[in-house]
Amino acid sequence: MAEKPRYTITTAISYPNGVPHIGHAYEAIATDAIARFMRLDGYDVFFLTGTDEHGQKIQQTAAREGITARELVDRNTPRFRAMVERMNCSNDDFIRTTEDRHHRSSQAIWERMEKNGDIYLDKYAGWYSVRDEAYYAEDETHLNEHKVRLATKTGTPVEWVEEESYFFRLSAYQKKLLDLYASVPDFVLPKERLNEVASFVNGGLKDLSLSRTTFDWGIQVPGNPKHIMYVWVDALTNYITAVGFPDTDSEQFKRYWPADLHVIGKDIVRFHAVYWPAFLMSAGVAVPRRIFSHGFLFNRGEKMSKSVGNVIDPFDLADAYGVDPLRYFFMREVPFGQDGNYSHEAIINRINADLANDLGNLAQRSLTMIGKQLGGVLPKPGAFSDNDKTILAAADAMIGMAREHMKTQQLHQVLNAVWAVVADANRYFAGEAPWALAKTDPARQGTVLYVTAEVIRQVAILCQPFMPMAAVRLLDLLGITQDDDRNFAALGGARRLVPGTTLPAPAPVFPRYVEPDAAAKP
RNA sequence: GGCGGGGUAGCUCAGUUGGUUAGAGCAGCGGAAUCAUAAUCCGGAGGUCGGGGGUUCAAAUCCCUCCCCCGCUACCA
Repeated sequence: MAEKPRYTITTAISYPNGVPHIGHAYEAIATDAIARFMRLDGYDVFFLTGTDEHGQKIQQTAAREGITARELVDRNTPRFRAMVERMNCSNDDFIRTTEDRHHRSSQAIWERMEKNGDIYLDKYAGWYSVRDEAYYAEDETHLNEHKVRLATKTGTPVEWVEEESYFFRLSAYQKKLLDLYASVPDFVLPKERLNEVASFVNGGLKDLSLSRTTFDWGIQVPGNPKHIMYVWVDALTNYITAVGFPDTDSEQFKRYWPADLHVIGKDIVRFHAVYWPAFLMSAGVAVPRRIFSHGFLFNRGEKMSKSVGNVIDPFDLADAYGVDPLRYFFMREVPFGQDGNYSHEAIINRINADLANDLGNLAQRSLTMIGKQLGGVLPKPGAFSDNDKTILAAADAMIGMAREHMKTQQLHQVLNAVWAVVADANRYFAGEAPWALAKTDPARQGTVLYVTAEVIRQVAILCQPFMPMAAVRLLDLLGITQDDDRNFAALGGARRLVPGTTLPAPAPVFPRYVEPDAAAKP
């Protein structure tokens, strides 16, 4: 048997100077759905997530709370880890940038870049915004009414900083980056994002300040411990740390690098699509194959913010709706790559319409009929009618469409394609009216029920990446219990339900959402 | 300011080599059915396709112009 192809996928690492919010959960869920999809489709997947624990903001937050930076991240990071688990993510590793392996790795990539002649020591003076982690030119700032100098673009306070700093020769990578974008047209998706990046690079690149001396919560520059690495060197390097860097000869590194996909938020595209490949090129390490930038989620059209008071805790959402329905909602409702909206109404609408009514009820009504009228034994179908063949063909075609959409991470389209078949199946079921056939043509009834169950089987298999728990329960109800029968190789008509199988007693898999009471709704 | 994307049914959106009565899902309305999680199925309804002008036998689709929203980016006093 040929070795499985590998697939390496990552989320951005979260900055744990606070608690996880819905955006973190969304990214983790989407990435997990892709990871699970690829696993089911026969790939050896390495799925990485984690936390980015260094930097001045962490240090300042800790100081404000009267604890050390170390204490702060040790307190907050477990919450992020728990969130990933609560969302039922199947990550293979959870990296923390404070780990020894990462310090070694970051220092190693630094040394490689330095060896390549891309790092030099110079002096930096300018207005620095801690919150933005960025320097601004004088004319990019202004004084507000309180005589406080702010960055004009972001409105964040800036301070005059004059320090010795290492610089990275980013300017030397303009052409190489443009060549990369030209030769790998899907390097950044959605496409618009790549265009933005390319136009930015096209406009010229300045060398990048790569170290700081004004605080110490970070990774020391090799040979000059006064300097702490620029947080983005540290943060981005996590992706290779986790696959064994700097041990580039290790089996793990050779197998899992370069990454196939970095899933990130649209706010950090530049770091991933410009700085990261430049660092890697400098260090002589292969660049990732794709960056996918997802959008932001808005609560009733409003950006989440503490002052508006609409910050949503992902744990609360999971408690309120269940993890699987929540995952389904975000993956189905929001075109992946675009911004999305969510609200209590929208969530229950999806849960009830798509899950409870369309799929759940179809499964329940057909399986109940098999249970009650056929003694729980999957019937042996007769010759297939044209209607049977049509719906089976639609079910068989799902995996092809799903793969096609997955090539560009169009997760919502995968679900769209599946639910189109669910709708077809409901029409089929109503049209064939097996409850009436019970009296007039039991053999034909058996065929209709068999066909329906077969369609549900394929739907359930394809639902696994999105709703791992519920999909498996549905497969259990269909007597599909072997892992081998649950992966995508069992789709497309390659395998069918085995007539004569005794099924367990059916039970609703997707309950209708009913309002508990007028209590606080997310 | 520049570049790019977008403004289509109550909501979310599809729809450009220009061509018969502009589509889908959800919501809403009417009907059917009663196997099922009061679920399902069928049907009507619902739109000046951002405004204006132009090209054309014919424009949501092409051109001009204006308005509004979003993203990236540059900059001025």
